[in-house]
Amino acid sequence: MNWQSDSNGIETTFAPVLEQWYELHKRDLPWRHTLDPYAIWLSEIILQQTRVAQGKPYYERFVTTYPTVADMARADERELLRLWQGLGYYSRARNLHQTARYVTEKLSGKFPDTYHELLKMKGIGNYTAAAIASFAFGERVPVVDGNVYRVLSRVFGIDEDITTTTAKKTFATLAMRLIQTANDPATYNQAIMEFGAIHCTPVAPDCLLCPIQQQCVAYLTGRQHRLPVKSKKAPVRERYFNYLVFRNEGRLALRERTARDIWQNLYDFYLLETDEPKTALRDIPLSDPVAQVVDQSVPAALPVESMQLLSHQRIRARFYLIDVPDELINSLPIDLQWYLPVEISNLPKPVLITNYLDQQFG
DNA sequence: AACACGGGGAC
DNA sequence: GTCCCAGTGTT
Repeated sequence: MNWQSDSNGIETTFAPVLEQWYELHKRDLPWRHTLDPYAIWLSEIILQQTRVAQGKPYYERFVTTYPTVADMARADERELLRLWQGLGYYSRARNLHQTARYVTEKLSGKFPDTYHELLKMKGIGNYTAAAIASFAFGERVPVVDGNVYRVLSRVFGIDEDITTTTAKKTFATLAMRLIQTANDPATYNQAIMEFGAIHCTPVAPDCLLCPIQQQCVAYLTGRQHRLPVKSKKAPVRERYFNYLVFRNEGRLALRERTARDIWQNLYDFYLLETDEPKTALRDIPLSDPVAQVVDQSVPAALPVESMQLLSHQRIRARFYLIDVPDELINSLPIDLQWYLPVEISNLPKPVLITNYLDQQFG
């Protein structure tokens, strides 16, 4: 079937029907009670690639801690990252801070109020610009997120691979046409995402109670479980992290991660990554300052093993707790610094590190 | 165009 | 185990 022909009239009824469905079924979420572009922006950044249930408590904490964009602009980046800890994709937090400062200092605290101006901000792409522009300012521009790909691919029977550029263009064009018939662009955008999130779900969509069942190409052809089409991702990379946890007088040596890698600007311990799993400290090749220190130090505990699963990596970590004699505490690599437990608790850390600290010392 | 970037929840 | 989430930035 060629969806462009609109042979069953769905193109003109789609938006109003979804808006009607939304008014009946929408969830009560905190960011739906505000028109403040700052709060809406904050919620949209948090919700990027993040489920509502996971993001909601973070949103509450952020709006409480930083009620205005000026409050966030004033914040220490480390404190902001600490609040973000556990949410993942930490570049979102760094971009959040950068944009808060830009809006406060260069735009006199006034958020950009059009799709095209919003798009210029760090961390705001097509989706988020459309979301803020429509929710806060009523601009008639369609959001296209994972929910929208799923709903549109099913209703209109589009089987293009949604990871390709041409497919993205197809969906964007269709979405732009559909929003023209909406009674209210903000309501419609909320509606199509909410519909995808709680009704037209990835597995087990509720087709039997669907308001557009008889207009849905996927349902009518039994293809709802095969749409959207999405080509497979690369297999997860296996990584082996050997952490040397240096301790002295109750303090631990940590360093900020600065490399172009995961967990940028978060803190962890001295790390030796190996291509294969190593089960003993003596099997790990150590370079000089550290090798000296390890030789003259005392293993303080059995190694702790831990695994962290990311979308794209599986990290198998071993932590070697090592007591360092006083005379060697200044011999360690310069990027390592000694922190008291109370200081460590205030540093932003990957979940892998937090879990280890709980296990070893908690 | 392809890839990197977290963590968790649902099945 | 698999999928994928109110995506964006870089190469």
